[in-house]
Amino acid sequence: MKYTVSLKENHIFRRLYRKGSTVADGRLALYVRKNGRPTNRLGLTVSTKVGHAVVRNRLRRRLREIYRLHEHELVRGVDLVVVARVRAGSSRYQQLEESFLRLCRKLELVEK
RNA sequence: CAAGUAAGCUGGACAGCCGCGUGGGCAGGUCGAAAGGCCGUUCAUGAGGAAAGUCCGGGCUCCGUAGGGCAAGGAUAACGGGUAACGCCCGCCGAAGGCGACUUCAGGAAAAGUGCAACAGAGAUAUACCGCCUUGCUUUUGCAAGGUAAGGGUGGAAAGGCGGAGAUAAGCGCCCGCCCGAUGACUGGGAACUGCUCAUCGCUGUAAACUCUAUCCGGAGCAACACCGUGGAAACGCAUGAGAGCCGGCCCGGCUGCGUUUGGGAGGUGGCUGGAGCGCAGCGGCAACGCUGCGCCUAGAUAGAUGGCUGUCUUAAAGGACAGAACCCGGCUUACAGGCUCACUUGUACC
RNA sequence: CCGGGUGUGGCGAAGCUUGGUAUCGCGCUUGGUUCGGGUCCAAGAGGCCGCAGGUUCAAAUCCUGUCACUCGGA
Repeated sequence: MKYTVSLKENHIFRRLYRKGSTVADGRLALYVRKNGRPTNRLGLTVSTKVGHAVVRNRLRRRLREIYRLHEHELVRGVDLVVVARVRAGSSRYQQLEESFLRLCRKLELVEK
């Protein structure tokens, strides 16, 4: 992921939940805010409610892969947090990809 | 062939493209005074049988402690062995279950003491309600005193059980035969224990109630612990418009009181994986396991690396059951689609 | 990683220490009171005490395992 670093600090997550713009469907929720940097910052949230460790790890990897494959289509200079909901744990890869892209278009994150 | 019992193994394989963690190499690029960092490229390697629950036992680290003992609190509980150790494992004994292979068992002490046993029942660890018998009074009837545990009824449990004779006022292991149980002696066994033996005795249950006996245990945990450590804080020293530090090639200019020590929030580095390790062979042992020889090195992350797409094969099914290392080992418990191997038991048929 | 607590009718709680009969409040049903409703009065239904084993004559209670929820500390 060339233009992206991962988002780790908890206070940035909390700032995003409070001030960022939100869009969601049954599987995922996205929080976005401009960060004034040349690169993006990506945070993933998968809570224990979604499933066991195996389920959560697989979901995190899939979300990271979806972001990696579509990174070049997205705008730069934003903080982006993807929250997985309970139904995402039993969803297939293609369903997750479809949800992610639809939510990104709603937030006008897709450049081309 | 059918039904079953027990032990063990396995938990998809191969290939291509894109991508990730760790370690190594590189005549490469970039930053830097250097050490080195970052990028690139290439090679190797990269989750489990339970990694899970965190129920036991150890290593390791710190705290406490002269060494040790006692008390409190907790754990375990037939016997012998294995092990670094264990509450684990193996063997064996006993009890319960099963036609059997086999399975299950917190399986010490109730004759050291205390407690509890609802309801029912006369009576719950001692007792006389009905009944039986004797004596006295009264003389259709019955009343009082005493003896009796054979019969009745209650209960989970009622003073060993069944049968019999004598004896007795009526009765009773009071006596006899058989059986059951406890203790001691003897036999066999290394021991728990055992029995065609002998003697004595006949004792409710509960210790997953208190308790007693024997053995074991100091406490906390890798977010342990060690090191580096900006800001802020404290102490000491220096300085008070001169000097010092930072930005800058230098002047001008701008900013800041400065240095040392203590302390250890955020962050970083170590701890961090070669170990009671794995495989094969031989020997000892019924076994758990041990000894010897040879060979091998096999994750080490820190918001946490294994994912996406495609093809082929095995298959009933591979878009898969349960499930993700987090300091490391030995066990236990719990979850689990299926597949395979070996041994044994019972039944049926045939030779 | 370490250590606690809770689970009982539809809801909220007691009972567990010291084993034997599961109780209380709200709610629900029926009847009465009222012109009708509420209030009030009377009667009633509804529980394998989270699950599975064990100890015991007998378990919500004691013991073991397990599941879910929840709290605290480093």
